[in-house]
Amino acid sequence: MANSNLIAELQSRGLVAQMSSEDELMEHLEKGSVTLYCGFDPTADSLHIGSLVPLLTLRRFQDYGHKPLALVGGATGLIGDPSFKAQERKLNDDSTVAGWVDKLKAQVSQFISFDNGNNSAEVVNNLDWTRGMDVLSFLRDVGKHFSVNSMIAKESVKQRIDREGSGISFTEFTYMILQSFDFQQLNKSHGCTLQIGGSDQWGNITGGIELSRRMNGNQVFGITLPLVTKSDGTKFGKTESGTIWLDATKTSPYAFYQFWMSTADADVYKFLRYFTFLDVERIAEIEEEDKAAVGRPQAQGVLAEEVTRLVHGNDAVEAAKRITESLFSGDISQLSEADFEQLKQDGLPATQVPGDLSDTPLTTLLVDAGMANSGKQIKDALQRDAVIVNDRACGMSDNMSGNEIFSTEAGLFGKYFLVKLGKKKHHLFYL
RNA sequence: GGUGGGAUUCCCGAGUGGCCAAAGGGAUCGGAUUGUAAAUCCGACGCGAAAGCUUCGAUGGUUCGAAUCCAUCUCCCACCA
Repeated sequence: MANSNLIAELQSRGLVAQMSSEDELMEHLEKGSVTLYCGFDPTADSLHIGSLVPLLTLRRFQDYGHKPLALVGGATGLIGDPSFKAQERKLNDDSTVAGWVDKLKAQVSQFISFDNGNNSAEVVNNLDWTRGMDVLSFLRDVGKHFSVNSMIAKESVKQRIDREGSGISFTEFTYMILQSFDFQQLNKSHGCTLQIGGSDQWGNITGGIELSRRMNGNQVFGITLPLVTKSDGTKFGKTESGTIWLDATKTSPYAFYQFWMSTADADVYKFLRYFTFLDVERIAEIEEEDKAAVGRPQAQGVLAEEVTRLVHGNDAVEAAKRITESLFSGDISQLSEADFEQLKQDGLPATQVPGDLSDTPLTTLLVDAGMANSGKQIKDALQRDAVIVNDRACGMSDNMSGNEIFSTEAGLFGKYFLVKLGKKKHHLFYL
């Protein structure tokens, strides 16, 4: 069951950034099922793909027989983690955070199994053990174990302390103590001996290791996962249309699938190792095949399919693939009336054409539908023949002729208009 | 409590009376090239199809004219206590 191959596997996937007491940890993992935890703070009403790596790693541990605890930060979410953040964050009020906690619990639960014998997962909330604690006990029992000198020295808050024009409040500075306390508590109540987290969490994790040793007399461990970076240096997980969320109502499965489809070649094999459960050998094979082949690699398709399946399930993958195929195959005349209906169902963004367009320029219409942020962008596209309605390029001269373009006669099957803006943005209009 | 510094368009950051819708960089979007990739080049990037309209923490004021000067306020930061 439990064995050290897990660490070997994680390492071969590039998933280990740092480990505490490496040899002892290996030994510890070999002895049997270990209880480990990873925390997720409610900073929004959904997790985004940044949390995917730790989430999937919990699952990897569970697959090797260990028991994962997903900690939702009902308490820490009220404080805000300052680690490597350039600025103090504004506090969210507690009813908001409480609402987010519930959503995160549900999301987190998709990835780990709660019906797995004695290594079934559990979801815990750190508000449960911090809520009732009074200030004096906190300061005397917990705070006493922390040296401000060493806290200030942590890399994670360094820029906040050193950098001109920034600062850190006592509230955020205390975050480290709260998270350390979580680890110590879970060690005591659940026998939890390992914490995993992003590499930005190293300082907070080591704090917890210290505290568990001092308060519980137990040796516990930490592993951090690499920060996901892109080869071009831009931030992973964000596009102009915003963050890629795990919640299907915030980022549609189709958009989610597309996000992974446009992964750069330079990143895609790394991402396959991070974000999928495919064997490293299989991933290496894919890479070899792509290298040998001419043209577009298959890796992005595999990645998109695997990750979308993990997050949104099989049906969503099928739907996303259907849409992708019809839109990017280049031949929309192949689509049947039922296909259009299906596209709508599958989550291709769709808008009903308003009754009279004589006063509505295309710019306004497309901006209202959410295809661009301003009319200027549409104007730019129109001038470059980059707005395609049912395979017909529209120019600036068509701007005011919405009524003709979106007429019953012009529509496919009398009512559908597939509008393409640029190479990648598609939107379905219907009468 | 004291002293000093700051708040500029998505982000960073110039601008200290007219030439400012506001330099530069980043991000983003569109085009060419391509493979729904990267790199490169071109274009856009407050709102508006346009005429035009609205901005530089807030409110008032000085001025023919203010992001720039004055007053008050709000928030932030540093140092000292």
